[in-house]
Amino acid sequence: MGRSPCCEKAHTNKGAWTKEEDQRLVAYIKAHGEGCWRSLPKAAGLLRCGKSCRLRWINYLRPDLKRGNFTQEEDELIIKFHQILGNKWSLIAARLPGRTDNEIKNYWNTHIKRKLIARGIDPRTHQPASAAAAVAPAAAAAPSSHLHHGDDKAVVVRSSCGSRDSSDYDSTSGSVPHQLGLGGGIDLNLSLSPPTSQPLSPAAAN
DNA sequence: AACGTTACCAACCGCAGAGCA
DNA sequence: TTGCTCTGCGGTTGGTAACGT
Repeated sequence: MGRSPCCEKAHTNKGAWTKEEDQRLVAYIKAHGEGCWRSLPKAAGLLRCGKSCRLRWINYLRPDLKRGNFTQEEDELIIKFHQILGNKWSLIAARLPGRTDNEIKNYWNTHIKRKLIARGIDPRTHQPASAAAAVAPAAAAAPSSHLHHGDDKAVVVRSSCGSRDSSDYDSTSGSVPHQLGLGGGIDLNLSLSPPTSQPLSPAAAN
């Protein structure tokens, strides 16, 4: 649509961040706080676009990040939240302190999906695979066209979320997927409240 | 030891929505 | 009200480490 690029690509670095860039970014944000990503790179003396800076900070440099293996409990929480929220990684991340949406998304795609499939559960619908196939034959029949080079080689499933619109799976129902017997004694507290609300006890998260 | 395959993570891209003039 | 800018989100890709043959 003729949208102008988010940054002057000719003058920005791409790819992996260097230590020095990290240091500059952290130092700048410590001094000035987050925000105004557009102008941050210039102000911080970075040859990066604002988006890249934001992503680096959020996914890697933020001091409150947990960084480490997901616990069994986190696993189960992610599954439950995904069951309710779908691919709303930011919402899921907001309920898992110290985890980022990107991290959760990656973890979902590389671990949890596989795990669910192994259990005979369709990771999109969270229904038993056979039932899911009946519910979404199109998705099931979709050619595994976009199998990514590494992930999910034999797993298919990438299909459904072609676009942003369809990513809220179950969009046909017009609402958040199912009432699931969530039980498990976990108060999911899924009302859309600011992420500052205590999602789960920190003790449990550790 | 060399090569091919798989798994994983970091980063990029494009779009949508919010905010503002 | 409209159009523009900026931010945030979700999907996708590239690079590489780990593993298997």
